[in-house]
Amino acid sequence: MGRHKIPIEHINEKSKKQVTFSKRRQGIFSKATELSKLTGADIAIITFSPGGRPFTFSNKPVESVVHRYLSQDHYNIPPLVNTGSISEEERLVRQYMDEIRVLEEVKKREKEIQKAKRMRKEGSGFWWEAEISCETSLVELEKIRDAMLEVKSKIDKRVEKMSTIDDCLWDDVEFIDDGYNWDEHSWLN
Amino acid sequence: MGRHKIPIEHINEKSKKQVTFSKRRQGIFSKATELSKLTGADIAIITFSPGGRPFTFSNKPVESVVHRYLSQDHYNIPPLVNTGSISEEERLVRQYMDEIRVLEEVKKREKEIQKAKRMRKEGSGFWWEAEISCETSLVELEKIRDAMLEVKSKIDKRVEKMSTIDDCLWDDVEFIDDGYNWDEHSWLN
DNA sequence: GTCCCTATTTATAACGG
DNA sequence: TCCGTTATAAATAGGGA
Repeated sequence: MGRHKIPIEHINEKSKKQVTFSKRRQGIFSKATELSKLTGADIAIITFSPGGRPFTFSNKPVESVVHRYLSQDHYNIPPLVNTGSISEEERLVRQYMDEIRVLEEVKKREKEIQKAKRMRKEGSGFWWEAEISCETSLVELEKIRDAMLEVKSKIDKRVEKMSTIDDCLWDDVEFIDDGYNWDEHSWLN
Repeated sequence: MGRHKIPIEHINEKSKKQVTFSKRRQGIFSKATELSKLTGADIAIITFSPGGRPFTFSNKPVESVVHRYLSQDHYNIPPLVNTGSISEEERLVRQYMDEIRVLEEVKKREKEIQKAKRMRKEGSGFWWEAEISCETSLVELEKIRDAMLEVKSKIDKRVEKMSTIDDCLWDDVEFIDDGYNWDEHSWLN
């Protein structure tokens, strides 16, 4: 949409990429706003710019929407498109699981906060302050790299295997998702 | 954008609202896909339709992006001055931690898949769990595979870069005091 | 509820300051 | 780098099948 049509592929020019990210992020957030206002749907968007800066958008507190989702995701409930509406039974199961899940998330969060506080008190700093420009890091990185390759090959095998199974041949089934909320959060601006 | 302009306010007619949600959801997901491809940005969208059905979209496992966001919140990472940009070091640390999380997510996801499959085999799962586990697994695995390759190249680059740094010879500096113990980790198994 | 069509409205790529 | 402007590409509201 512009003076010229551009191919949807990675932009290499850094500044152009930055501009595109800004404009399109704004566009998506705007669309999310409209969706929420028009249909009353909840929507949360979390995105990280090419520079690693976080931006979020939600019509409710981001975490509330995220938790609602996390509680269900573990059960692999299908965000399927053409299924129509869910049964009352299914809805209740989801809701129940959601409540349990929220409690777990809260507990986990508390632990992490405690830990961060402890680390700070002991003068060990936050984890991200740890120096990584050292030989050890290099070694660790190589280990991770290797582990990752191993994982990759496993996944490759798995994907390959699954692709050959008849009742799993839905390669062209689109990854369906629905929903949006918004509320904007921008730490760095 | 249509035959007539419509005001951005709540639609009361149920079926019309449903149609609008569907169309616009698709539009936003499409935009998100483009954003990711064009700029390489990570983006996760979680939304709930007016009927309460969840739909998500992400260029990586949703949990991975969500976690990246939540983790920053947890650790109280300072909103980084108003310079508009974060230090290169910090950015790298964050990115690196994110990559680690992706691996964690992969493991978790793998377990879920295993579980779903087991349940299906035993016929003890709910129909939607069994049904989706097959389809979702393939799509998700492909996504993970792609994310993996991306992460690998990033780490490769970093390893390469670090190899050239002279002042990094602190063998026993612990990489990250975050409870991760690489030596004892067995990926995906 | 689902597609498809297309008149219109929006989003936005390339510029200019 | 950050705002406007403008020509064009895309998204989509209302309909029809």
